Amino acid sequence: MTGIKDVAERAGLSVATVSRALSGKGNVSPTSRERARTAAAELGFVLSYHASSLASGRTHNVGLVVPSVHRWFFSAVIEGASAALLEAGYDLTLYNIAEHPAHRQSVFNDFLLRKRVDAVIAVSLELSEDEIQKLHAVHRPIVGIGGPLPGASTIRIDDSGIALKATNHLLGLGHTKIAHITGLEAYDQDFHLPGTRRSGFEKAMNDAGCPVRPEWMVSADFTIEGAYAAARQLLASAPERPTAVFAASDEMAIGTILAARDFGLRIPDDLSVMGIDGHDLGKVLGLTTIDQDAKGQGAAAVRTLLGAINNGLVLEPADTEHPTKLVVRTSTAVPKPGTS
Amino acid sequence: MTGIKDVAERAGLSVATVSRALSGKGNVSPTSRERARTAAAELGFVLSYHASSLASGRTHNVGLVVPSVHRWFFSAVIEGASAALLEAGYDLTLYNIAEHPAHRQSVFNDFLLRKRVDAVIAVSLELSEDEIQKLHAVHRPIVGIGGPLPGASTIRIDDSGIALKATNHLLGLGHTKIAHITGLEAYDQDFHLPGTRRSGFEKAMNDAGCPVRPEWMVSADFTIEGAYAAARQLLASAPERPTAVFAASDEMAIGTILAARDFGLRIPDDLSVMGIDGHDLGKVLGLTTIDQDAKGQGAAAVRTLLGAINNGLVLEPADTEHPTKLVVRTSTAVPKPGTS
DNA sequence: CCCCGAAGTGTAAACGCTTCCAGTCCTAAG
DNA sequence: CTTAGGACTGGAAGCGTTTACACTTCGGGG
Repeated sequence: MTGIKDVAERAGLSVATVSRALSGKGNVSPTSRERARTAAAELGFVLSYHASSLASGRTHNVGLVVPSVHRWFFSAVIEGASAALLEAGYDLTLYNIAEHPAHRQSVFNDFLLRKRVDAVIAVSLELSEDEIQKLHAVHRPIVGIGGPLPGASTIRIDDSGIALKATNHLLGLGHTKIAHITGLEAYDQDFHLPGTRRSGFEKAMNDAGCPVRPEWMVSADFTIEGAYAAARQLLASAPERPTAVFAASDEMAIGTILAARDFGLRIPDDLSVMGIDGHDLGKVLGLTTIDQDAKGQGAAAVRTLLGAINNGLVLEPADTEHPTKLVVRTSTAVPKPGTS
Repeated sequence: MTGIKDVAERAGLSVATVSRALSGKGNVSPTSRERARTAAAELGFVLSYHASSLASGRTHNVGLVVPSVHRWFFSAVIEGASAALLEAGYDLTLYNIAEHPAHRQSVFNDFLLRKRVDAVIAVSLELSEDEIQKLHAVHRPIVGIGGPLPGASTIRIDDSGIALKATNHLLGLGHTKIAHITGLEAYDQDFHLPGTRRSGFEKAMNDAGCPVRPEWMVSADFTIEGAYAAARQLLASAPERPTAVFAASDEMAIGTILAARDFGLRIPDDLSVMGIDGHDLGKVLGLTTIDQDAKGQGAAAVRTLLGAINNGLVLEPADTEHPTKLVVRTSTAVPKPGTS
């Protein structure tokens, strides 16, 4: 394998100068830089990142920990982060800890501690004291997406606020009988996002003087399938049917739409449905939603991290609120008079 | 940071012995092994993988290149591979080359050549001669999933065969007016899977003496959204409507179902629909499909690769056919008499 | 009782870079 | 005409492991 030595030889320079020329750090004359570059190109030389990392302490690699790769939000975050990292010449190491609790353990006990990553992005993960401690111990910047992460920086959306906004959208259309599909607390490793969104819903309802009926508050696991089942129950068993459903995620809203169709309910005539996310499928289904730009959140996390890396790996804990946008489509409308 | 030296000191052993003890290679007395282990544990010592990689040439890291993270098949492969790798103590570096052609370039020109990975999994990627050359040049085993990869091992399903099987399922129910939603050739980087499935469809139709009508052959980009649009066209514009649709993927079948509902078509009464994949959503929608166990394919690729890594990084090119299974649900049925 | 091989251990040389340090050259200020 | 200081360069010391090699010890066959 051709190493930096070969390049140096071919370029008639010292190894040190070639290293400086190629990395762009330090002073190198334009001539030398050019010579080093062409020599490297001619030899097809590519830096060995292990050697480089060992010597410099920088890995050019970021770890991304997600609870699942199937749910839309996580895919979108991965997509956004991946593109931003690629652009910056960084690798992305993916840790999907969905499968087994043991996987989560080994990720935090071994994988992340091996100094293979310069920084860590944790998505929708409620980390334990111990886990945070360990991450901080390796002295790597961490940013959390989608939830609080004590001692770390976070990119988040105003969960309570958008739930409020979403509910108000329905209330504003004239709905008063609104059901809410919330997430399962346990699903996301005790992550309390579902609760936050639910409280926004409740606040909006209370402010509007509308009762929150317990039988119209069901939970699902954030998937289409889960919400489909939950919505069927909701639509079938309630003595009275809501005129609108606000789901805590687009996927759950989609599940609701599918369930509604099973009951022969027309959307939005018989039932208004809205979600939160900005799921691609929303366009097709005409789903009213609050777009949270998940891809952008992934990219933002990367930017934050890269900044910290260039700043000596220190990252001031900060809370950044990512903008969201109400997207009104055809799944919500004024309730039809006479609808039970 | 505590290094192997500290462990050696604490255990009263030499660095070499500690290394051997911890890695499990070479002869170490049980006593020494135990002492090394406890010392390491007490110090919270974790190997520096960069140093380790540099010295040994093994990175304990596998690169996974995918054309997208959103489509179900890729997510599932990632999930399967990720779990298998985690289990084996390997990291997974994800390269999503969807965003931009330049990303693809840099992945193949830089990222994969930096000796950061022991092996590469390429999913549904038609690699160019040049790209394959480069990969082989770094002397890393490669396995392709979902398509041919000259000179590399592949895990694949019998695309033509399952398309045949799927079509025969519909024919067996009595359908003769069958439409096919195929993939766009260009979408998957010139990957010719769509064509293979289409030819299976055509063969089955021809064998059964049923005409393949060009107007009932539409293409989409393998997404729900894309197929939804395509299916709307298919169902709207045809002078005569097919009684069954065979989509080249579950996502496209789902798009078809959504479109059919827009037209007030009952499934399967007015239209039978089937796909290929084993998408999670299929259960909810009652979608008849051919399950191709994408997760299993990801895991199988990892097994193959790990075997090669332990075999001195040599991997005999081989073609492994992954088993598939016809799953009959409620989206396909005998055509109603009198259906146009 | 000797010799040989296997088992266990330590020393030290890589692995392929980065970067500190010291040195040379040149420019521009004093 | 000095000389301080900046620009540029090369030598060499790491970075934290693995592993080839050499060595000791020990048990058993001849």
